[in-house]
Amino acid sequence: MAKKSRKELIINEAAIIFKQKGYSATSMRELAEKVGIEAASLYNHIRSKDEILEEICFSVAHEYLSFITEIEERECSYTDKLKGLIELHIKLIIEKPNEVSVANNDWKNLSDPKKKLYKEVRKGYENRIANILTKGMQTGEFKQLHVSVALFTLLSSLRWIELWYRPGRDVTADELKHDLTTFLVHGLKN
Amino acid sequence: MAKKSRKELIINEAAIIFKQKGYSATSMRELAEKVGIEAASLYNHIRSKDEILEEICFSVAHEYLSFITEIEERECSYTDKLKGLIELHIKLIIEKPNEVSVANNDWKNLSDPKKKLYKEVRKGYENRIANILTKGMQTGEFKQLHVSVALFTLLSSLRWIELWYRPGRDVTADELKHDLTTFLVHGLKN
DNA sequence: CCTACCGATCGGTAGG
DNA sequence: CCTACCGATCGGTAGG
Repeated sequence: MAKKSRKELIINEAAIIFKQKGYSATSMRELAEKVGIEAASLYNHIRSKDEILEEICFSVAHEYLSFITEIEERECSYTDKLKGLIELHIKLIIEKPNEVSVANNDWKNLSDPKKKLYKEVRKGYENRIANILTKGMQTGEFKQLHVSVALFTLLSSLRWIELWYRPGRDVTADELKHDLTTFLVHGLKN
Repeated sequence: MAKKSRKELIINEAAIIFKQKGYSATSMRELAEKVGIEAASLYNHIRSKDEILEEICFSVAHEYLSFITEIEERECSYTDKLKGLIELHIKLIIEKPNEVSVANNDWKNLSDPKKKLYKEVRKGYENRIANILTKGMQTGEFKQLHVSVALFTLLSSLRWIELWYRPGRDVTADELKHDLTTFLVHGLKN
């Protein structure tokens, strides 16, 4: 966390406001005020409002992608891959709650070459998890369910942790991981 | 479905666009165009853009509330109440996919007396489900988990069906209900 | 339901 | 990084 460029500071601050009120409802003037400069001055560090959203969405996407690669490469049961996936999602939500939230909720506001790309990246991520679930069903580790139902139920549970979970309020991160794993693994396991 | 007032037509159309691009990113001119009139003419039927969002959010909220009351009154196991809840959420998402989506994603854009009220109503709904889960844990029907983890994992799975499920594409409503029930009930049951 | 139009605010630029 | 400002668009109103 040594030095943070002005641009990074702007993006961090933007993620906080975008999470609270959404990308479209946030004005550059409001963002500038939070950063402590005039709106016009923001443009010395970023090219456009769009660019901020892009940086947030794709940096989150890349974090998820690099972790899923690591999970795929592990030599372990599909159940253990599932556990790793749960752990990964909790970790990222705790590390970057604002960015994850914005990527989940506001990617629709990306403009079009980037939006199309984002959807492809996201779809790719989903396919790789679907693959883990399918194989786990084939080996008999998991119940025979429609893959899309298993996939999106799992992903909904994981993606929307950020909407309700606040670390340490009455559930610690470890307790969250434990209970969520119990719930989801027992739901999927044969 | 006999006669639909002009106002209802406007609200239905709004729900479709709000779902696609979000409340803030949708202009009254765009809505007017879809309805087939001039933007100014919308105001003969609705008071403000705000009002449209309010009607959508609270009509959805009231549907959920009336169903949860019915479930509470059933004389059955907590497991069966849980199954009823899953069925209810699927039913509402299939009946009113756009409205449910807008209520889930855009309630943050309500302005403030109404936003506060919405949060209370929503919290009340969550508490009543938490109550079912807590009692089911006490009787030993359900696993001992932190109630908030069980509650929000369940609700995330149910609320965000609308993001991915399209009836009949490759999973029928009955298959969805069956697989989702299997997943969630096995996850929670002792 | 439309024409005409309002003040406010938006994202962003020029020039220093 | 600021002052000054742009054209575009916003939600909404007046008056018919």
